[in-house]
Amino acid sequence: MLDPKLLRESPDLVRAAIAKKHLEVDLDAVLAIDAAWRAQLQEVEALRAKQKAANTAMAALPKGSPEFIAKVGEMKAVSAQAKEREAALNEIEAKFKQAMLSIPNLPHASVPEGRTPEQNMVFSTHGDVAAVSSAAKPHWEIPGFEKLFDFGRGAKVTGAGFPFYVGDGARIVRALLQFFLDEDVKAGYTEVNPPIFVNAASATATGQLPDKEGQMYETTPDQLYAVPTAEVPLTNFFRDEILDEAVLPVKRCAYTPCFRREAGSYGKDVRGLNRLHQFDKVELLKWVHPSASYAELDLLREDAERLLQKLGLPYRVLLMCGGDLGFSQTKKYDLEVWAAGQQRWLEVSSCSNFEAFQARRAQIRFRGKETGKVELVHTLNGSGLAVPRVLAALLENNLQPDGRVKLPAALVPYFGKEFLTFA
RNA sequence: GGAGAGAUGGCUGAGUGGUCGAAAGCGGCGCUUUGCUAAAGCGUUGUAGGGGUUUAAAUCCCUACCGAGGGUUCGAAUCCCUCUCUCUCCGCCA
Repeated sequence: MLDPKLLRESPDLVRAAIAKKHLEVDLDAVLAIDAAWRAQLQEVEALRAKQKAANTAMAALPKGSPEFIAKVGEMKAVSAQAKEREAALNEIEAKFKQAMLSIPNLPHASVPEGRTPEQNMVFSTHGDVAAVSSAAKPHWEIPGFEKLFDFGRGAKVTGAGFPFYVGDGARIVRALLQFFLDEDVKAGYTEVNPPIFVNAASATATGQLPDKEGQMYETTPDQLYAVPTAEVPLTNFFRDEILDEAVLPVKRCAYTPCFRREAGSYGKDVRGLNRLHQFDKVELLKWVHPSASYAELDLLREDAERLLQKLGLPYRVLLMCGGDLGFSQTKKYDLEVWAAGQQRWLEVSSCSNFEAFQARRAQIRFRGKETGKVELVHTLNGSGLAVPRVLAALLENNLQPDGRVKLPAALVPYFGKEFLTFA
């Protein structure tokens, strides 16, 4: 959520930001609701002040005295009026809140202009795309693929997009996760193993609710949500808390399976490991001082990049343009790995700064050491990394003419052998 | 799953219908004393929203907040209802 004061005081700034994201929001309507809300609030508060004053006066009067009884009669009317006004206030307040939630976060000045994904800026490219393309084919066409990644039985047991990982398939997933977590811990992130179901309050704080509930799996009797990413439980860890400035930045990483309904997906995007309803991911999260959040974003991106470098996978970094930024992000880098068999880039990490947008909604604050004042933290997150697409690239890029997959040296200690085989 | 007890500020804990945003203690912060530390004394001490004032900070006024939401009442931390969570005992279980 945006700071209502910012909207009130600099509506043109907000207007320009919305234009940069190529979104449509009726700001004038929001401002009108805000003005009406404040007027109503003042009326209600005046009535309450009257009630309080009367209450103090009545406490000094003898209970049954004529003055007391007269006062009760008088205040009965005030009470009724206050109740009526409060109901009106609540109604307009709900409207205001909803209107505020419809306003996106403001893109950072360094975010390029643009409307479509094609207009994202290629920030950097690493590794040789041509060098890995020798025996490549889409990973789902590799002979024996179904033995290790059993989509058919997954579909029988659960549904499409829920594969079984078998033998070397299971082993490579475990190796990647362990590798990612170890590297992230080395980079200073504290490892966390969070709950993989969250309640509605948590899903609301990170913005999955109210409008993205269609993306989450929901449990029926208990109304819990299967996490779409570890970002949700991790961000909510400090919900409604005031941190000590000295602990910032807080850096944490967590592995969870991620559950996404992905309604409406189709075609080559969903072939093989490209898009699943359940997949494994390590998420990186930072809570930082507002003055440091952009420097921290670059460090976060570098932490994610290092993983791809150590795996020897060619990748590029995109700096997302205004139109391709998410609703709540101010700046975002996507890491895309080259999948030689499919001849396409696959997104494996998305590193974003949310500034205070999530923190305001989740009420995550810190007390300044010097000032003693309470301020909202800035939150950042990014994948470090998502397993299936990294795996897809690994299978396609490193496939040998003999049908085995040669693993990068960094992974060998985790996997226990040099080659993955489909036999 | 069954039975009982409870939830109050950074923490402990008092408060069972009115001047209570809330005693007291601890902690924190400031000052004084002291060679430093410690100790003692005095003072201070939450969050949010709105408004006035100000270039701004400071400050002032009002309102809300005693687990959450509803209700009763002129008036609720206090009474009633619903929910959530915690603790104790029993049962079950990896």
